[in-house]
Amino acid sequence: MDDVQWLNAHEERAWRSLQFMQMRLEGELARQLAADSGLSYPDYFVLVALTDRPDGRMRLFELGDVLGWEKSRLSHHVARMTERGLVTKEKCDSDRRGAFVVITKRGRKEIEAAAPGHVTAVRRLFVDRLTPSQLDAIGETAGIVLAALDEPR
Amino acid sequence: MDDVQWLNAHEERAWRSLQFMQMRLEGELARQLAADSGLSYPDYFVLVALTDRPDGRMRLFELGDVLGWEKSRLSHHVARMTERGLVTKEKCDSDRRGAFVVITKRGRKEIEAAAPGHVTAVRRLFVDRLTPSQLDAIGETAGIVLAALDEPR
DNA sequence: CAGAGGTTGTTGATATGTCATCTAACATAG
DNA sequence: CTATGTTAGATGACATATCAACAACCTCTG
Repeated sequence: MDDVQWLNAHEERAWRSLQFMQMRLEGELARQLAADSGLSYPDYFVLVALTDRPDGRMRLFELGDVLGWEKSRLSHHVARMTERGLVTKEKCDSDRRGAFVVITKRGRKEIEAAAPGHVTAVRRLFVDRLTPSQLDAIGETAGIVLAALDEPR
Repeated sequence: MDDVQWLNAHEERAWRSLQFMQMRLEGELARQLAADSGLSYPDYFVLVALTDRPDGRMRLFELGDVLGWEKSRLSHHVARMTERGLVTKEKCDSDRRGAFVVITKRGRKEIEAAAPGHVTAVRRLFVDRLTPSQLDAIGETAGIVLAALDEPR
């Protein structure tokens, strides 16, 4: 570990500007979401992940993998969201240790209410600043990295 | 706000995969950093921002802008980092409300110690998965978005 | 200069995230 | 079947982030 392959100028610019962009964007979007809806940014992500599924349900560990969250974070967060009525937990028949998180009617209502403001902000800060081909390049690139993250270590 | 311009398929893919990539990457990198060094991911960012400056100092509000952090978050975080000896605060002569954050010797030492492992992880998870032109595209794109974020609202 | 309004940074209460540890259940080797 | 190791998830103590309120100072206008 002593002869590290440092980043060259291109690599460093790409990585650092991406990180700073992300920090700034997350800050803005989290503030917007909190101001205009009852959802936090993490709440929003959980609900988005659940609505990705046709039945709006997912095993806890899978949700954790998708979001890249520690299991205890997820457990606490889902507990809070359950108290607020945004999701419920259901037992899993095939694995009695396991549980599903399921989005509720109320959860759907809240994310639908939050979505317009959020999407508008995403447009203003990100999407509308870029060309279609830049957006495609981002999508493809992120897809590659995500696939790599899914590989076993 | 009732006729929202929703994202089309390309835009949505780009935005969502970028967000999920970021969440996953941040999770992995934060865990790596915590395991291999005494720094958290936020600590690392603060120190990187400071080492960007030739004199290793920055006004608090400016650091907050660069990172996209609330001022109170920054204030608390800098206070903790000060206690650990990673940075110090110095009064500002030209504006007596103000203060500078300055990286200490110890801070430089810690970030230099943490950097190799971090960079190696960044390579493994991100940089090495992409071609030079993909990286350049990312860098340019992020630069555009960052510039837009700097515009007055 | 007075005063109104904005900016810089801090504080303390509360919300959220992390870490270590735990229980229950599964998987499999013998 | 049973002992060993692994996985799913919950829990409580602690670390970190957010929110609202505040004090001190600047800036500008009259």
